[in-house]
Parts: sequence; structure tokens; C-alpha cells
Amino acid sequence: MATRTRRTERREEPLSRERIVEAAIELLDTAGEGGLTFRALSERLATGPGAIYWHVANKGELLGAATDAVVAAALTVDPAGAPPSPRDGIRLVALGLFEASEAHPWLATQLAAQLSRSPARTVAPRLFESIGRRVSDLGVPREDWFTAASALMHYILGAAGQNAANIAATRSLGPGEDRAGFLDAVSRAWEALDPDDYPFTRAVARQAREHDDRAQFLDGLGLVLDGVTAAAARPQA
Amino acid sequence: MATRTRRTERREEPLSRERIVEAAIELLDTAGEGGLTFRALSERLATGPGAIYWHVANKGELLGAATDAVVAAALTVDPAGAPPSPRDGIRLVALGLFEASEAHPWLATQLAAQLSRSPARTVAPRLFESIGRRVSDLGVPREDWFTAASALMHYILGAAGQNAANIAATRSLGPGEDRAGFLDAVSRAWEALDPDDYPFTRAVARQAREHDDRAQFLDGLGLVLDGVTAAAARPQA
DNA sequence: ACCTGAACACCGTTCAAGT
DNA sequence: ACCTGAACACCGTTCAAGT
Repeated sequence: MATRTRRTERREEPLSRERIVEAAIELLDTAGEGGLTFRALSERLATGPGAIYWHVANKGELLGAATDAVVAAALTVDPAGAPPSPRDGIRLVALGLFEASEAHPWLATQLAAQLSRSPARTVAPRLFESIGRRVSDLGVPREDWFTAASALMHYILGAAGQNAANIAATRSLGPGEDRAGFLDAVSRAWEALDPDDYPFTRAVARQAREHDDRAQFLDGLGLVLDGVTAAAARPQA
Repeated sequence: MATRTRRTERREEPLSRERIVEAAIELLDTAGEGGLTFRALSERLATGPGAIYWHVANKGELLGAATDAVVAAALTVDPAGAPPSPRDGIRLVALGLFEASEAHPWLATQLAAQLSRSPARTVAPRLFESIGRRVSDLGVPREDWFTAASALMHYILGAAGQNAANIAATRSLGPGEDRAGFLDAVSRAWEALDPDDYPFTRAVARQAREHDDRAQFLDGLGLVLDGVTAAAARPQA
């Protein structure tokens, strides 16, 4: 986000956990999950591999810190303007996460792992809190809070994860390939499926080609929100 | 599923892609994603690492084959009895996948990656077809098919992925730890959160402790299905 | 056709030694 | 307190050589 010009070296300021995490995120974004290496990282930071271990316990902790940093940034887009309705608030948080995991295709997988760590003081549970608070504002009965918030989280993480996998697959086709080309290829493959075995997938191939990722994510979120609020309106289970 | 007694060796019958995939699944299940190693695998099959490469191109292909085999098994539980309603059918398929990813915690992550491969002749798209066909049976208008089926897939994969992460986290606490102990720890951690910052998560801590994974998965699926069918009943967007 | 096993390049992590 | 860089054990993958 900040303006930077360096490429590989950046001497002067000493190593710090912050700089390491920042470099790790860049590496993850440009080279993928397999590209984050203590050697590549130390080269980028102009030091040796061992130096990093003074600031960070191991690779797992580094991935956790990178995930936290990115999610924290994604959750801080909001504040200005009038507070949105609960529904719009959820939409905003969800879209923020979706876009973050578009820019950082490794995010969704890491987040899923992160959410289940018991020491809940990382950023991941803040996401759950952020969704959940608006679920309660939506008028969902208290005994359904956990289920409703969980369902929304699952949808969001599932969609973000799928989108990230698509992006990774697009990239793996070669540097020249773009999203439209990838969708076109998928759509064509679907149209070539056996009509007896895959009638639905074939029927939907055209929609797959023409759909807009973000819009479709929000449409799907709308369906889940409809289900959640329908349950809120109903008297009792 | 079949009865077996061997531990590490099983000479006699020659190496085959099938036996390799079977051993890979066992390794994945017992030792986790990091436990699948060409060396561990070849030891288990009483051969050298190189032998495996005659039957399988590389590790990615091996993971893909393992995923396919497990999903195929999960999708074949159904046939007997009267054909269920579309809604029950989706529930059945979803629960099959949820349970499969409970037995194979590595499944959800792999499946997400698998679904975006363009050569769509693997088992993964069959899952999409299986869900989608019942979505159309549900009376969802044609132009919403893709969105509705995608939303269901995202929820299912997100929930399965989260569940798998929880299982992995439980195991990592030590071999003696069980699900109840893990939930208890998470719940306790949530209750210890700051009341100002985490009112919702705290309020929901007790439900988190007492919930049943499978039941909550189906409840959440019910919410999404409600949203999907509500859209079906509505006239036009 | 199928398997062996040494070898290559690379990985995460450690640690004595430096400043 | 912080960093260096060689070293260890391990990984995926290749390939000449065997049967």
C-alpha cells in the first residue's frame, strides 16, 4: 500500500519482526505458498536464514503473523460515513475479506487453520466477532446465533478459498493467461462433458463463463443472509 | 473399509497405481498432510522411492488421485431405497462429504484446489453436478442455478474445511486429547475474552462448547437451503 | 515393462561463533 | 542483543543400471 521502490536489498534499518512479516507477505503474493522460503526471505532482507529465527519462532508462526496482518488490514477499511445496516455491514466485511483473498490467494487456507487455534487472541476471531455482532443485530434469536454466524463464516471462507484456488489455477497456466481466458477454458471443458452424466454442469457452462466473481460472491452471500433472516422471522424451531 | 491386518509390508502382488493411492490415503489419514512422503510411502510399500514414479507422475497427481478416490467413495453411499426429495438429496450428499472430510482431514483443502482444474474429468465436478441437479429440481429459476449451486458448494466446502482444521488442531494438542476437550478449551478461551471487544463471541461460547458438529453442519445447510428456496419462490430479481 | 537406489538441488531448523 | 553462515536431517525428483 505504501510507496516503495526497492527490489531486493534494503539495508540500513535493522531486521524486525514487522519487516520480516512484510517481506513474507510479498513473497507469498508473488511466488505463492511454495515460494515462502527462509532462504528466499533472507536474501530479500539481505541477511542469513538464521537471523530470521531470532525474531520468529518458526515458519508456522510466520504464516500466522502474515495472515493476521492481512486480515487486520482488510477489516479496517470501514470506519468513515454513517454506520451501515447489519446486512450491509456483513456485506462489507465479507467483501473486504473476499478482496483480500483475491490479492493474497494464500489467505483463505491460512485463515481456516487460524480460526481453530485455541489461543484466540489473534485477528481471526475478530472476524467471527465482526460477523456475529451484526447477526445478533439482525434479530436472529439468541439460540441460533452460533449456527447463523458459523454458516456465514463457512460460506465466506469457502467462496474465498474457491476463488483463491481459481486464481492460482489461472496463474499456473502461464503468465500471459488472465481470468477471462481461464473462465473460457473451464466453460469450454464443461460444455464438452457427457450430456447424460453432466446435464446441469453443461447447462450452467455459459453462466460460468460470463459471471463476475465479486457480484456472484455477493449474490451467494445474499442467499445465505436470506436464510438467516428467514429463520429470524420464524417463531420457534 | 475392507478388513486388513498388515502393518508395513505387503510383498507378493506387484506395485500398482491403485495400491499406491490406497497407501497414500492411509498415510495422509494417520500422519497428516506433511506425513505423505515418497520415502514413507515406499517404505510402506516395501520398495524404493523411484518405483512410485513409474506409476505416478508426481506428488500433485498422487494427491489428486487420493482426493478423487475418497470423494468417489463418499458419493456412492446413496443408491438404495426410494429417491429422496431434492432437499434431502442435497443433505445426503453434503453429509457424505462432511463425514468423509472428518475421516480424511486433508480432503477439503485438496478438493477446493481440485475443483478449479480445467480438465474437468476428475470426480470433483461430479460433486458439483450432484448438488446442481437437485438445485434445479428444487424449482430454482434457471438464471439462478449457477449462483445457488455455487453457494451450496461454498458453504459445504467451507464448513468441511473448518471442521477438518478443528480436527487437526485437536490432534496437535496430543494423542490423548479428544474433541470434547478441545471444544472445552476453545470455549474457555472465548469466555476469557475482553467483554468490550468480544461480546458476541463470549455470548456464544457456551453454544460452541455444547454443539454437535454434524447437527450444526446440517442446521447451517438448512439456512442456506432456505435462502435458495426463498429465491425460488420469489417472482423475479 | 518394471524396479532399485544413489545422487541432486532444495528445504526448515539449529547452533557455535562473532559483533 | 542481534546477526552470520556452516551444518544436519529431510524432502521431491531424476536416472543410470539392473531384472
